[in-house]
Parts: sequence; C-alpha cells; structure tokens
Amino acid sequence: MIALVDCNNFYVSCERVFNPRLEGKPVGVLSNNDGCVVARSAEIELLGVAMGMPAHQIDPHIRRQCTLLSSNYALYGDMSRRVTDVLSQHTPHVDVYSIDESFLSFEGFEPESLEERCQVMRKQVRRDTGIPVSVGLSTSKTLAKIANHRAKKEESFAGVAIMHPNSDDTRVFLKRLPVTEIWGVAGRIAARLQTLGIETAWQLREAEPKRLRQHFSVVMERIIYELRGVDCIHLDDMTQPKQQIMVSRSFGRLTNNKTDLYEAIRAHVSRAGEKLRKQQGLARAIMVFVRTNRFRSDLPSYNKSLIVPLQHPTDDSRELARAARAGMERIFKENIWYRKCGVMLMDLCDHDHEQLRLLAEPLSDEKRARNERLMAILDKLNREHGKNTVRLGIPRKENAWELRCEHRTPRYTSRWDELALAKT
DNA sequence: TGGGCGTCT
DNA sequence: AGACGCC
Repeated sequence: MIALVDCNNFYVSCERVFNPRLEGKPVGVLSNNDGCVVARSAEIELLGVAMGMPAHQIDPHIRRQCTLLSSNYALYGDMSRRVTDVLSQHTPHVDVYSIDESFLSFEGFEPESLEERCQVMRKQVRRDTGIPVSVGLSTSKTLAKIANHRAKKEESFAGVAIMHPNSDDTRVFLKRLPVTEIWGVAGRIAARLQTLGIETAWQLREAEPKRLRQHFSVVMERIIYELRGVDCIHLDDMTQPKQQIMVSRSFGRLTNNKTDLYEAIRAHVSRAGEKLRKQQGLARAIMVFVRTNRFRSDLPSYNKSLIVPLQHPTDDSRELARAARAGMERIFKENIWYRKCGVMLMDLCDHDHEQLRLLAEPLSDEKRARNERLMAILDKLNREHGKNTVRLGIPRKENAWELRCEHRTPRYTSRWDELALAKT
C-alpha cells in the first residue's frame, strides 16, 4: 500500500503554530512579491478567495476581513523537515514529493492495521510539529491522492481515508468524480477528454489505454492504469540531480536601471551556484534573460534571453557571474521598464565526470583546489550563519529588484534574533 | 497578476 | 521551443 501524506493548508498551518490567534480566522499566504494567494485557511476559502488569485483582485470588502501574510519560506522549509522527520519514523520508504506532501510506501506491512497505523502517525505529526495532516491510502499514487482528498473533505474519515481499487465504494466515488480532480489532468486535457465523451474518473479508468495514448501521451496511459490501482508513476527521479537550474524573480517595482539588473543577476547567479554545488554539478553554459511586464500593454514589451557558453565547466559563482554579466550587457536595452530577470545554468555535468577540453587552457590543480575551498567556505558560512552572510558584492539600498513582502512573519525557527517569545 | 521544475510533442 | 502539468 501507498500513503500520500499531505499537510492541511500547509503555509497557513505553519503560521498558526506560532500565532494561535489566527486559528478559526480567514487567513491567506501570498506568493513572492505578495502576488497571488498560494495557501488558504478553510475560512478564507468560504469567503470566496480562490487559489492562485492575484491579491489585488480580492474584493476590498472581503480583504478587510482577512489576514494576508507574505510567504516565509525559511519557516515553511524548516517545518516541512520536521514533518518528514516524523513520517520517517513510521516507514523507511518516504518520498518527499513537495514542501507539504510525501508518498510513503507500506510494502510488507499488514494491510489490516494500516489505517490505524496512519492514525497514530497523523496524531504524532500533530503533537510533535503542530501541523495537521491528512492521509490517503491505496495501491497507486493517483488513487492515494484521491483518497487524500476524501480524507480532507469528508469528516467521517477523521483524516485517514483508504480506497481499495476494486471496491463498490471506489466505483461509486469515481463515477461522481470529474476528471479535473485527477492528478495530472487539468483544464486543457479535460476539455479534450470531453470531446471523447470522458468526463468522470470512472469513464477514464474504463477507457482503452492504448487508444488514449494515441490521443494524448504515455502519461495519460499511465493515469488510466493508476486509476485501476496499478502503481506505475515512479518518483525515484526526485533525488536525481537537476538537468537545469533556474533562478529568477520579478522585481518589487519596475526598473529601467542597468545597475538594478546587474545586481539582481548577480544575486540570482549566487543562488544558482549554491544549488549547483549542492548537487555536485558543473555548468557548461549559462542563460540570462530579461522581460517586461506582460500585463502592461501601455509600455513597450521586450523579452530577451542569451546563452553564454563557459570556457570550461564550472561551479564557481564568480565565473558564472562574469559570464552572466557579459550576457546581460549584450541584452540590456535602455528606456525599457523591466519587470523580471533571471539565469539558468545549463548543460550540467557531474563534478567527477568533468571532460577536459582539448583546446581550453586547463586550470592548474592548485588554482582549482583554491577556488573549490573558497566556494565551500562561502556555502558553509551561508548555511550556518544564514543566507547572504557572505555574498558577491553588496546591493545598493532601496534597489528596485528586492522583493516586496510587507507582511512577513518572523523566521521563528531558523534565526536566533527572531525566535518566538514565551511570555512569563 | 510567483517561481521552479518536469515530460512530451 | 512550446504546451501542459504540478505544487
């Protein structure tokens, strides 16, 4: 059996752990730059605030009743780790799928006692971390996801729902379930399925896999088998090193200032370099891009990217920054109001399998070792003393590109100076 | 009116 | 490169 453990309204729940006054209130958490609503409490959902809704589109009358918080990823990331730590005590097979979801394998466990085990696990997560979670159990990940939705929606499950792939109950449920509720099926695909007369999960499950593969892809074929209870989506690639590393941000406000762009790119490159070194990779090229705000039809639009090849594969932030800067220099255009920029590290290879180039002048071993030590120390300082303890250059004050986050709560669990206080 | 991936075509 | 999907 497979369990999908999903935290309820995760970001909101994290905030509530440290501010219990938010309990029972309509609370939402916003994406970067206070852009869209990415987490909602049950109460704010009832007020009609939709997932993904731009904050500025919320009716002012509704907005006044809500608490809208900026996202606090330092806090959510740490809480997420605590939750997965507890889950790991219950089975050796935990696949962390996202910040608030894990797939657990209970292969070899006694099926009869699984629901009860999961209840115990769920209560322990709540007790040890303060985060409420729901558990869906079935024989495939897609059905476990559906079971999880039921566990969340139907009170009677008490947070743990099991769906046997061939039970009457499952058939009845799938016959009422629109295809859009299935993992991997969203609007566009649902519309195409409708033209084939497929609107419910049951109809899809009963469809001919080979035929649907012709209309769609192998992904759709897998979904059909998954709905039948056959586990065929494998997540082992989650731990595989990334093939590209992308870092980009929208600016807090529009800017036409070249220095803003350079500073932003430098910060993004640093972050990308950290990620690259963490997976022990090297990049052979770096892509730089800039773009204007596509929602501002009153301003000229300009989207441009450029790939800069690197002389030799590298993970040195300074080299990456030099290349990115050169790229930026070539695509920057004056008198344009920029909204966003970013970098992508491409053509990655493993640190240990670096291919030596014939023509490029190789770095001396001594120089290479020195650069490596420098980057390792940089990463260590930032890991242990907080982000940006040491960085490439220092951004000017009041720059346009730093994020808007007007309602961020303290980083209660990861900063000494922001610890939660217990009143005496 | 987000950011960062992935797969398939 | 673009479409589509996920969270």
